[in-house]
Amino acid sequence: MDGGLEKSRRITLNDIARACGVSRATVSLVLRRSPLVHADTRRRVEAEMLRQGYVYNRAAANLRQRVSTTVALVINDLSNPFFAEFAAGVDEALGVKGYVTLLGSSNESPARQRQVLGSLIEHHPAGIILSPAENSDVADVELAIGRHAPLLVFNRKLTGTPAPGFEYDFLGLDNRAGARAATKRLLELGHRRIAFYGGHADSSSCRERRLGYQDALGEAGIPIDPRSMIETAPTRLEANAHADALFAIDAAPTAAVCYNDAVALGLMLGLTRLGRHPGVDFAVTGFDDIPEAALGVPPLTTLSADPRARGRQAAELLLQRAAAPSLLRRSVVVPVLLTERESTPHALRA
Amino acid sequence: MDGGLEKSRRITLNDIARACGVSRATVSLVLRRSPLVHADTRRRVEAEMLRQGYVYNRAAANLRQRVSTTVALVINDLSNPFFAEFAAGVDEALGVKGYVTLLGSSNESPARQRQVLGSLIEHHPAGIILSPAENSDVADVELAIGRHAPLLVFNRKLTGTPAPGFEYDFLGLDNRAGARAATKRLLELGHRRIAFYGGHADSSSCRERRLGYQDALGEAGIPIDPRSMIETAPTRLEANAHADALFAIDAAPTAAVCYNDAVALGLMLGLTRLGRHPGVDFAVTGFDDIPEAALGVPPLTTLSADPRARGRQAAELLLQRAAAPSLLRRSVVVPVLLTERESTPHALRA
DNA sequence: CTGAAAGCGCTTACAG
DNA sequence: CTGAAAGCGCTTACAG
Repeated sequence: MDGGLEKSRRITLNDIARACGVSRATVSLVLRRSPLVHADTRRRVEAEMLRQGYVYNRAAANLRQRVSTTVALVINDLSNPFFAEFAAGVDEALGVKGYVTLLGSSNESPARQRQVLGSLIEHHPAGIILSPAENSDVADVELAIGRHAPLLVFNRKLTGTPAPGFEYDFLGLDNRAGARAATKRLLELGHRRIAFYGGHADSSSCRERRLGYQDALGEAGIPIDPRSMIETAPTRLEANAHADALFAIDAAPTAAVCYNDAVALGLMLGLTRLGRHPGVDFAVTGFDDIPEAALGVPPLTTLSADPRARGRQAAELLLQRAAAPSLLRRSVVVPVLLTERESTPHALRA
Repeated sequence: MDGGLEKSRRITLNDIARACGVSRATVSLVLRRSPLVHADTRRRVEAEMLRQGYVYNRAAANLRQRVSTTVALVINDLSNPFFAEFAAGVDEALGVKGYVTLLGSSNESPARQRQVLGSLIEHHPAGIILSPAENSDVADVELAIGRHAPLLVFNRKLTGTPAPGFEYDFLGLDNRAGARAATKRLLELGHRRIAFYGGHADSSSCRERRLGYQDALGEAGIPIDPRSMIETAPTRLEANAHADALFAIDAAPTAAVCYNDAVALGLMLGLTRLGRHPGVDFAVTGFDDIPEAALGVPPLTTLSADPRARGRQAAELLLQRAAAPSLLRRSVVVPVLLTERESTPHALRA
């Protein structure tokens, strides 16, 4: 008794063909819904497949056809809801098109990312969607995946210069415009001392968001104090821990544009700990609009990127590329929308 | 110019063999690190593989060897951090053992789950890890996957009775003991009117948690008022919306054991909206210990299940099963730990 | 409308 | 230590 697992013998096309007294080719045609097969034969074959519990072996078919029905998806941080939603969107859109997602998670480690890519590429996916670990070098990625499958990079640029001929598509958020919009709104609300809080300054998204922040301040004629840009790891925990850095500045800020929602939520806790009242005497904005943003205390003003939709978009871009490898590579930058909630009060009289 | 994608011709073992003047078999032995191959030959072959950018085709190898190096992972709700962490843990442990994760997400839809399972099974995974959508029927699952791959079900039982011979392993949390521990603790803190809040009463995990809650009340000699068990969808939003149901009861409760953290966080918001102060004049407990639990306002007393560790555990259980299909099926129930935080104050004098 | 044969990229006995 | 041959489960011309 093997507990219901028929490890020993798998049912193949041959078994069905033999049982029906037809050739393998005929069974194959039935599977592929070819109109060439006589209706009676088709019915007999289909009944037999059901009876024997036949399961199509797509790997074998793909090998013969020299095609692939898988796409590799490598995610830097599944525990961040932004990326988890993105992954769900990718999987959803791929499923609709008959593709299966090969998942890999790098946990923000470039070494693990290399390893994961190397392992996934051996399954010869039709393409790769990579949400890169921080500081992923383009040469590293090329070494891991070669040039066999089209690559779509999400969210963060790869560092370094690609070797000639190594190309990839990019899907990202309009970080600069988003941060600029948030900062402008704070200015409209009367804030004049506004900090940029959190994120690693050397990550491409943080750099871009800082630029947007500076754009808005510049346009308002407010000089930029480099000390008002505070670096933290982009996590709730770190953002919480470093909140006091905001008040080490001579004239303390009344508002902070945060690198992302995780940082903003962490900062709000830190502010509360320090006796401040975010949403009352201090304004905070985030980035991403993760589900918790709307439900925080106070609800967080943030920039919506709809990660699930971005996932679907990434899947579609990649499949388009796989179908037309010679077309020019694209860099798609998605606008983000300012969603105002209670975390951004008017500036108070000092 | 094809943009660096060599869609046309893939490098195979044959190309390497020809270039080195050896047979395919020899190259294959080099790949598999056989000591039979002369060191010089090995070096020549390895150099040639690097030069031509050879990528091993694991699907072809698996086909020939009649083995599988993939595992299917089907998740009901990736946007819930509990399941996202679980998925990350599964992927991590599988990666270590050289397996690749085939991802599928059902978004809590049994229909989509059927479809996803049907598609994944065609890739002949070595096994399937299923975190089922609510109300997944065991017969449905069997229909989709047959009996070809071992199945590990996580977190929720399947509904219905399995057909004779259809068996699966189960990994779940000790829901009953967990809810009992939380309720007991509230009793120790002096609470006497305690509600059970949230969740769908017909889900196995909710049923079990309600039983644990009733166990504790029963042991304390407190009669159970069925109206003190309030049903909501297990989401933050719904939990928030129905908070007032707690105060429709004659003698309003001073504490609520919540179905899970999402519900508890939602309820705390709802309480605040109603002018209550969770953590001060009302006690709330959760279940899961998602990252937000510790960072909520107030931080949430909850039951820790360490979903990432559960993911690793699920992967290991499944691979054990795949190696020993005939062993008796197992049902592993993991204890959960009460983690006390500020959301559970002593009962106040009414 | 159906069948015999070749082949996808690999591995595995079996010779030598 | 290396090669020729067969075969994993499928599909695809090509006959008939």
